[in-house]
Amino acid sequence: MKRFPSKFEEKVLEAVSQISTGKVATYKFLARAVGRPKAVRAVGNALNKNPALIKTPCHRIVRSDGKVGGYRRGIRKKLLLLKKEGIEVDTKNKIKNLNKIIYKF
DNA sequence: CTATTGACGACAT
DNA sequence: CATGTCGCCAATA
Repeated sequence: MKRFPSKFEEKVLEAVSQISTGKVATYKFLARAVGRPKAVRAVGNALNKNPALIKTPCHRIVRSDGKVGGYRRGIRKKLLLLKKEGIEVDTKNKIKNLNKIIYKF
């Protein structure tokens, strides 16, 4: 049976759903957006659970250092989705022009 | 209640 | 740039 999302998870997913196409957000920003600035790892866990892929653009969440980060369905898939949205990534999985496409909550 | 687990971050080497 | 360490946190076992 499906587990009911915790309050924390809901907030995270809710915030993620706000990110517009072509933009990205960092785990850190996200954590701050939900009022738990230091719960960056917990945020990652929340996304890892089982976010509705379509409903929640969790592939738009990247690391603060610019690296793409992880993805439940495989980093490859994440890169593909980002590419589809016109987000460029270099050979070291670094987001190009991160500061320009970063989504501010 | 305690221990473990990570889609992380900052900093050091 | 690549690795490793330590800190932080919510969910789980």
